[in-house]
Amino acid sequence: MPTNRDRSAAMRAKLIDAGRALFAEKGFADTSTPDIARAAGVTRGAMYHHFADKTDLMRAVVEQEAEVVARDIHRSGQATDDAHGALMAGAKAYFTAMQVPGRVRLLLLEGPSALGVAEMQRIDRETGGQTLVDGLADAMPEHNTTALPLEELANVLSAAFDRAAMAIADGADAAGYEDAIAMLLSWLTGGAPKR
Amino acid sequence: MPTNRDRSAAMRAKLIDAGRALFAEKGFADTSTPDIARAAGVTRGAMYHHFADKTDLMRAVVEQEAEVVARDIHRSGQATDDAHGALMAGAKAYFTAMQVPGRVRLLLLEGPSALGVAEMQRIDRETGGQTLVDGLADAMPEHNTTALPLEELANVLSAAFDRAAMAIADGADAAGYEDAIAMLLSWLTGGAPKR
DNA sequence: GTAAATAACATACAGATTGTATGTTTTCAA
DNA sequence: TTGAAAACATACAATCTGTATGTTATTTAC
Repeated sequence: MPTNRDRSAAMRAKLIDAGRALFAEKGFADTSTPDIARAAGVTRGAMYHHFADKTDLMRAVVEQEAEVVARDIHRSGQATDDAHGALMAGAKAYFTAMQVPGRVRLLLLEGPSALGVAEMQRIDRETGGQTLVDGLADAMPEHNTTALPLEELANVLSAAFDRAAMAIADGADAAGYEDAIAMLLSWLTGGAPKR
Repeated sequence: MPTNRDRSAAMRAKLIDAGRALFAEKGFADTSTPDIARAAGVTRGAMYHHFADKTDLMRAVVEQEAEVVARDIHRSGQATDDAHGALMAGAKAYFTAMQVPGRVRLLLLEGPSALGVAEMQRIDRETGGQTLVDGLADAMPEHNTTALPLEELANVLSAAFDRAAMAIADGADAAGYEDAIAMLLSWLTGGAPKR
């Protein structure tokens, strides 16, 4: 006989999986809770027992996706030890992770709209959020880490990453975008002007 | 007695204004059509006569916002005649335009989610879409306009603009972000490596 | 080991929303 | 001026969401 813990975990997993699939395919707004329950093979009651509402399930889905991406990026940095290489490896890992079908939509479109940007920032902060700023700081000449607006550059740069991932997911040429990003990174870590 | 054209125009304007205010304040999903009709001082019937559905009204709102932003940017370039100056002026104009309350939310959050990215790209293309690529190309050393992945850089850069506008709208220090963007632009137009 | 308590899940319901179908009134066109 | 068409209003059917209330399974206390 399964323990309560097991039952809960299995049920949550089924619901999160079904939610992930539907939210990714049809979007958050166009997915109904009956849809989700049906896809998960359970009743709506079960869903509302484990999640406060549809948005709460969406949060669980997005958190799971964000965690996977963060883990992949983190792992990519383990092998490399020079800072610039780690940064480039992280970039590549990000693009690879974001190619998983539906992930761009979930993390970059539906997530911000359904959960709000503040919540997305919280999730980002609690998963891989600081990775890019840190990587950037590590890979930069000493004098620039204080002279440049690091925080702002990292934020703006992460938007560039996201847009590149979106374009690639939309069928754009991946190499062109990876080039563009690599150029930005190279400039920031090497060619950026002293100030 | 008002002509039919006038009646329609006035009604559409009232509905678009009411929609703009509510979508900006509460978001697309949390705004109901009774809300909109009430705010506009008309009935839902009037709204459904002029717009196919709630999304169609949203499209009208977003198009209006996009047109105003594009117009402001276009105007900013008129005074300046050197390419780099025009690019910088355009950047400044974009940030100024995006400070209008609710505009960031409408154009960068609710729009993409409610209308889809494809539709947003269409709107962008039909308003100011090409401005940044053109400005970039004009302000660049000849040899780079062919050697660099211009299209990709412009797209990724426009994402950086958007993120900066979001951060500023969220209360972040505007100067820091404008600096960061200016640095990216300067590098692209001047310091970018030959290839 | 059993009974009370609690967690897991199912069913039933109330309120609200969306888009449409069907009226009514005002302008337009012949 | 009268029929047609556009502008607007009202009424309706089909969801959908969240909650309240049941029922069944598992813990916990004794």
